[in-house]
Amino acid sequence: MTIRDVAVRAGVSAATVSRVFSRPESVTLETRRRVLSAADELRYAPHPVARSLARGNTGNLGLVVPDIAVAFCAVVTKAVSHRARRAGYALFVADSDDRSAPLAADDVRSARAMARQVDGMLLLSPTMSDDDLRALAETVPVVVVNRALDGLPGVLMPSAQGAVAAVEHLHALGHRRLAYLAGPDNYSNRARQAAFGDTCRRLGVDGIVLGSFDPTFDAGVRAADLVLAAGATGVLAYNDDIAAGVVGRLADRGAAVPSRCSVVGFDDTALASMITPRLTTVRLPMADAGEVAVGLLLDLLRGVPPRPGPVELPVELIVRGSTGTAPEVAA
Amino acid sequence: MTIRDVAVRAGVSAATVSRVFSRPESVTLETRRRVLSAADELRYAPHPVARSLARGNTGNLGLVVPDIAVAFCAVVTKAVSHRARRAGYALFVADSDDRSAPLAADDVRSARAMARQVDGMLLLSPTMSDDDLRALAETVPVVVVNRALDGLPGVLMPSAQGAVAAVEHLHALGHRRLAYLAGPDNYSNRARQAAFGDTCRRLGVDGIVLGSFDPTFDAGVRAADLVLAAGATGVLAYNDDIAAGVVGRLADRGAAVPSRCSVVGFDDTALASMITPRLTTVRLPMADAGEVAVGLLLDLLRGVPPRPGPVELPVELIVRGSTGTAPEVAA
DNA sequence: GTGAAAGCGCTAACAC
DNA sequence: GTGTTAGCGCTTTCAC
Repeated sequence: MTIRDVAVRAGVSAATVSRVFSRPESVTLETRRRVLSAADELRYAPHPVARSLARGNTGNLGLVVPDIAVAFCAVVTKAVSHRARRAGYALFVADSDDRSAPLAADDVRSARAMARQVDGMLLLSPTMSDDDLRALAETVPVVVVNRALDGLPGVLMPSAQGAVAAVEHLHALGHRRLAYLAGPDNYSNRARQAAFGDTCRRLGVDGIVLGSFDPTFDAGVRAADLVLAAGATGVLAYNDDIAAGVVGRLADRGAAVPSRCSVVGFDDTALASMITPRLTTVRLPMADAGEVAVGLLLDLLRGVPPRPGPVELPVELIVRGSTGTAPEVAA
Repeated sequence: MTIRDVAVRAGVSAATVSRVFSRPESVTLETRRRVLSAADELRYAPHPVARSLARGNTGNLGLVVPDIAVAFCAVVTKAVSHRARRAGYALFVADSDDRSAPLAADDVRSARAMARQVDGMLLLSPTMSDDDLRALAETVPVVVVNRALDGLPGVLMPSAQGAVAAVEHLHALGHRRLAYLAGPDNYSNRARQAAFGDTCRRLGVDGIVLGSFDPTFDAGVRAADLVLAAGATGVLAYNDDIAAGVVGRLADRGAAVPSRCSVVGFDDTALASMITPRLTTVRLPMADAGEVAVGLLLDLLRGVPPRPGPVELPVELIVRGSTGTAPEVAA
């Protein structure tokens, strides 16, 4: 079924059929009806690929995430998907698969390939180098999430503030020896780790850094023993998965949380409310970030001048059962 | 940068450039070199959209999932994404968003729109009606996951077997009154619920059905109280999230798991190993399912005659700490 | 308001 | 092996 079939059946030209599907108001009601019913009988719908070629835009958005199976990414993806759809865009998703480092080059290539099939791209904290990223941005409108790269519009969830709040919280509970469990070496981890160190220094508490660890539960299990060995009574983990692993392992070793050791996570993924005790954690507005990022991208596509800096979304420390007064104080 | 720019720069025709990028071996090494270096200098790469239109295929695959933020879906998505990429395909993902039922029609439409931009589609247990699904399959090669629809190739993880194993397990532990916590009314839930009922009858144990519940932790929390009220000592939940909610709530109420009540989940998502006690659950080979489904789709695209029935992947009961002997027996 | 014609960038016969 | 030609299905000036 092509546009021409519909045209002959409706007794009009192909151009008119095209208009009916693009700018219906530019066609008489009468002919519009004829065309529409012809299209209906023929079960015709415009071919998006042909349309893309002729129009020079695709109606698609692209999203690159480090690991779609990680809750954080999945939540952002969902939000992006919905916002995109509401705006009439379909979504390409590429899982860049952080872990298999050798594929990084492959990654850049696949991003580039995607670039030509979409009107704009969203990059979630990619492993890609700054230069590759900039090169990509020359090709196609780009918005970055969770990464600061000046010149590029982006949305940031200022982890540093969250880390500060977490350390202050633990300090207020009387903890004097804290451990930060570092995650993968990316933008977010650097921000969190730096803020952790600074705040410990400012408050005059011991702040040690352990890791880095994979951002997984199992890594947290391993980390727990190091925490105990290091004599820390308060822990800030790179993310909720690690924190949950710590909590689980401490419970297994009979080191009760929070009476013996307090644990704070990062992200506030669903997991944080699913374990016992429920996890005190820094809530990152992941869904908002996804939505806002799409909004920025849409603006970009509409030619709205991009705002100078990145959009910062507020983070918030959510206090739950995994943190309590330090053992020395309690005793 | 179009193919023509490269052609003039390399001093050849557009067709030759095209060949260099499509079937390089059909071009002299010498001209190939010239073309390639011209392309390089011009930073040319074939435009995928134009290529799609001319070739009649897109190099893209499409995936529709009910909720990408659900661990089960995310794992399948990841596997699909990787397998597709290895085969040189990019991936469209649509989150059909089960929960907002009013969007179902919208859903069909978006699936149809996607259909024309991909060479084939993977449908993960969609809410779509059988008829809509068949209509879609007329348009584009389709493989279904977790849904039996004869005529359509698909991959199934026979939940029923898992439910049988779970009930037998609980029965062997001495439980005589079991509850099944029903999930959303879909193919998987029907299979599990039916097998639960049948097996209870066969073994002569009481089998009651509670629900249906949303497939979430919070729903499980609510379900726990109903379980206790119903006097069941063994629970089989529609999925791990519900099961985890039950475990959490029972712990809060002082009804220890498994000494007071045993709980079995479904899926073996990461969560199952993250809670205390770790969850006995029916492992579904989600990643395999994704890979196999893509394999089937690729076969379909290559014209390999589809096998008659769906591919069945083995499920397995994983026994962990959340199940133990029934209280009556223990006492 | 509608049609004719040119073209989006590439591929695929078919000649040479 | 390479060039010529004719599209893929749609949009979009430009006339009328």
